[in-house]
Amino acid sequence: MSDSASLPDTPERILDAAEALFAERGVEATSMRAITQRAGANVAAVNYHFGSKEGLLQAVLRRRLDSLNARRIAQLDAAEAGAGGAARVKPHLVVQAFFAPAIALAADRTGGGQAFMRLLARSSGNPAQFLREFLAAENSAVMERFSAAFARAMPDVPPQEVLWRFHFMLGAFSYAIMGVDNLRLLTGVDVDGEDAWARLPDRLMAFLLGGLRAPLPGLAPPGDSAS
Amino acid sequence: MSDSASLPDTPERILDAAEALFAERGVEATSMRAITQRAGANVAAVNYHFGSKEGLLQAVLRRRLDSLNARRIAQLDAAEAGAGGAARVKPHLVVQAFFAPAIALAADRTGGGQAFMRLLARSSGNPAQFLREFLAAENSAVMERFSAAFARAMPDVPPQEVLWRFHFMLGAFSYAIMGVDNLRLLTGVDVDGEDAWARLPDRLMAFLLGGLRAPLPGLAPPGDSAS
DNA sequence: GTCTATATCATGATAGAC
DNA sequence: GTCTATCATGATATAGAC
Repeated sequence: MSDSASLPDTPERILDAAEALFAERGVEATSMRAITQRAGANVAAVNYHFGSKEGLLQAVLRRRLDSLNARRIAQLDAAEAGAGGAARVKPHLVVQAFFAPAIALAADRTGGGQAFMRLLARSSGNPAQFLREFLAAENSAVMERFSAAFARAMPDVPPQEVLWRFHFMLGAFSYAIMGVDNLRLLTGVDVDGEDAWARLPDRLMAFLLGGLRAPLPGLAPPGDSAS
Repeated sequence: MSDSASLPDTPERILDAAEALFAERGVEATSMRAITQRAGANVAAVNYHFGSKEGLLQAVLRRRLDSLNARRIAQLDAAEAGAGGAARVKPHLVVQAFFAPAIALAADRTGGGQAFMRLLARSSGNPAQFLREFLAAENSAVMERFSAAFARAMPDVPPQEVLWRFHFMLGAFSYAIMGVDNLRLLTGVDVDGEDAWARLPDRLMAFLLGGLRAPLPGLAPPGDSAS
């Protein structure tokens, strides 16, 4: 829409810079000076456009989170339509609908998608109240929708158990995103190289499905009575 | 060892206060003034006993992490002795050796174990270099030992794959620890009540084992043909 | 909308008396 | 070892010129 240069306008440049720095150094360790300097803008611009640092963080998150969640819902819609009824969707497809769009976003190394997903993953553990409330509100629709979908897809597993496993899956996913660098540091071993991101989706999906469909605790190991 | 009162001495009181506040508010959001006030000590006491805020955080982590890791190693030793050779330990026991001591610590609501585990889980994602280096050094022995144990326990799965699954398990575990409050907030549903911590070990272990032993990606589901 | 300059405040750390 | 008082720094946020 701009007629002069190929540069994004100031608010967007600030969002890009903040996204990158928040992901790299953490929110609290990133000063507004560092953000505006990287964005080629002035310190006052943040407050003018976003009100405050908190407002900026919310804007950074909202920019991609809304469309991400929309993609998840759309994929779940498609799965339910294809299965002919919400009650007949296989667990595999529910997992896929929720995590595949996020993994795809995290695999985008150059466009900022990866930075965003790392920031989002870390933000989910951030104890700041305003962030917890923001994320809870932002995600409530998707969480309710998928909680119900998982429960329907696994009628033989108690709903509470399904909810917990959904939560465990979220944790494994978060670590996976931060993990490509992390894993080398933790174990000292260099796990794959450039291929890591290419192989991650299959690896992760296999793990998540294995955990989701594990035998219930306190039952005989390989009965598989829960279909 | 003290003859006067039943109160712990100043360094320990500071460690207790820092542990609780770091876990509750996050490290960056916790000021040394808040810590010393809660500990009933003076602001200068932190620098006197621990050198700096970074030094304090490391001391808080080290206080419990060393013994936790020692318990993990001891339990793995016992499992290998009981199985008659390191190569014959079942995956189930390796998972148990690593995670059971940590879950037990996290279930300790009153003694500070839970606060410590939450802090540790969040610290594993903290991008600060000094923290990453500290944790890498502190955990290197356990990580190498268990990485090898997992690889030996699952000879049919490529070692890299096992490492990734170990990493995924760490993620699920971390979320599980922060999760009892988190889950209610994310889903709006109140999942169990006081029983949550009592049921967590079985729930989590079932999930972890399911993920660890999931069929390899890109192969026929239950073939197990990979040697 | 964008900038310079500045206000206001909280932080981590230290000096030095006791 | 413990305290008071203070320093130097860096933070967010704003006022007001352009």
